[in-house]
Amino acid sequence: MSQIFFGAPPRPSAPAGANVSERAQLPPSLAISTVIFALKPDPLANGAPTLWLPLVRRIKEPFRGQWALPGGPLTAEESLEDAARRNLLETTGLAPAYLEQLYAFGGLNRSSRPERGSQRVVSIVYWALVRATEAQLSVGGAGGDENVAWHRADTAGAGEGGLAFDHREIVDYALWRVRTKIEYAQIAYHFLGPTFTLAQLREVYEAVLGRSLDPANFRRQLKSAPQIEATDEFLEGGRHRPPRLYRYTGPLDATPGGPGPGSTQS
Amino acid sequence: MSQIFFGAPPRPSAPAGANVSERAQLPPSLAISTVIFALKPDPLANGAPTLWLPLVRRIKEPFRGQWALPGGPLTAEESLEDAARRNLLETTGLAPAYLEQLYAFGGLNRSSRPERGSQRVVSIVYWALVRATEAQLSVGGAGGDENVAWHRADTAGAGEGGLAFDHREIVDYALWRVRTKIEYAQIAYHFLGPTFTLAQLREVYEAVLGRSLDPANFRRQLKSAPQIEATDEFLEGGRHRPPRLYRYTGPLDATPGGPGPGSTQS
DNA sequence: TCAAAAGTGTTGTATTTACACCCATGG
DNA sequence: CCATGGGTGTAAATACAACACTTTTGA
Repeated sequence: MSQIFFGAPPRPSAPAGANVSERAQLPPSLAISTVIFALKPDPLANGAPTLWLPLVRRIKEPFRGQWALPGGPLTAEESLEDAARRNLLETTGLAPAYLEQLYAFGGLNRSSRPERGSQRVVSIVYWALVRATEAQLSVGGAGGDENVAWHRADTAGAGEGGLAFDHREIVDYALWRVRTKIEYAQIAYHFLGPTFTLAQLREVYEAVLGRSLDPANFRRQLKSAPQIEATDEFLEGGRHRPPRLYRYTGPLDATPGGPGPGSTQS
Repeated sequence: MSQIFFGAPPRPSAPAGANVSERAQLPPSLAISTVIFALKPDPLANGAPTLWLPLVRRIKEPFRGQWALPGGPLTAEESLEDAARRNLLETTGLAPAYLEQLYAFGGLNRSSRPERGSQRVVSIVYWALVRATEAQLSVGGAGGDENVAWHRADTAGAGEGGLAFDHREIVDYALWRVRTKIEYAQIAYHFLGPTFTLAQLREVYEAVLGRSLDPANFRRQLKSAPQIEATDEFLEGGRHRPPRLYRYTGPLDATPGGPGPGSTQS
């Protein structure tokens, strides 16, 4: 993959030494949140796929009525990643194939409308990738919850006073992370099924990176990667010449159980 | 900088669903720790510079007598980064120019000798870079504390039953992070003073990367970077032709106040 | 037979790497 | 004047980007 400069990463404004309210002296509590990305066709953008994520509507103050990342407290008997998985399943019904820690957010003014007596919260945020097919089943489909819905990752909460807390900054940072990581790690396959055409794979890269790629050069780069294996099958039913289906055989760069970007081979 | 494959990053064994003791149901508490790197000449290795870090000896169980990363609890009125800075100053006397979040460690068995009734701890770990000159003054010098000492980053705790808790894994991950990050971000200058010779800068890269670099090509790469500015001064006192001193003028990739790898331009 | 996407070939340019070579200084 | 590190030149190898071109299918 080529080196692409995406500009400076979004930097939370990080009000480090900001005004300190007379908040309770309770120790900060811990919560887990997750940014879950899926690639879905955008009806407002010609049907081209873009990044979407599920959000939950807050039913309590602060930020009542606004959209927030799925999350919840960390219980005593589960690891951070387990907590992320459990909470994800409870709030959205999703079980992502890829899940990795993003960052720990612990600024003093994360709630920007600090209530008196409210406890300060440190959020350890994970990010996840799911396939569009899984995404359809769990949220917003039949039996879907009104308070859980998919939003476009880049514009979520735009016309509604923004997302709750500092969640807009968190999503921006997660977006920056997928975009840079897809360039050097094997994460694109988590958006796709076990077999796929090269055009589908290219669509994933184009959607995440936000620019078009040369089909010819893209094909060559993948053919030089030994982890891409051609199958004997072709995708029928298209309007034109049926493209060959491929399979990814390398390490699925799967779910880093700990720190580190999974495998890093190109 | 060239692309170098450092092998798979060190993966904490991440005992996710490991045996669960009848520990207290208290919510997990939060602590901050820091991995502080400095480049110091290693007497055992020909005087070649290597990465060192300060550790503190534990005076309480568990792991009494063993070496651990400097750290402490997070208080209610400070951000995560402020807590790291404060704790660093208190335990080692260091005020690093570069400080960035590394990872949040929250496995269930981090203390591998779980005491009954001991509370589970989630550690948010930062990593920092300091100059060798600062490093000398604060720890192990005159008036130095016996229970704070510098160790080689790669072998610390080797003959002494290892480091406390999961700190060996944490240090390995931090090492992996410096090594990969020095390839694309402007962090090498934090090991050096305001002016330096190209040979000194090359020594930094060689020490961190663990391999030798071609002086000619190294020079060219830096000259093509507009952020390296030649001064009128030369380093006198050497045994041979005095080398020119240079200055780094670009953004010091300084202390990311929030997530993101600081600036990413090459 | 035509449109459109699949798939191949070719070429110019930038980057990386290896290494030969000259320059300047202290001893 | 010579050993040593500072500093320059050059050419091969590799990787990247642009784009012309052929192939294969459905309609």
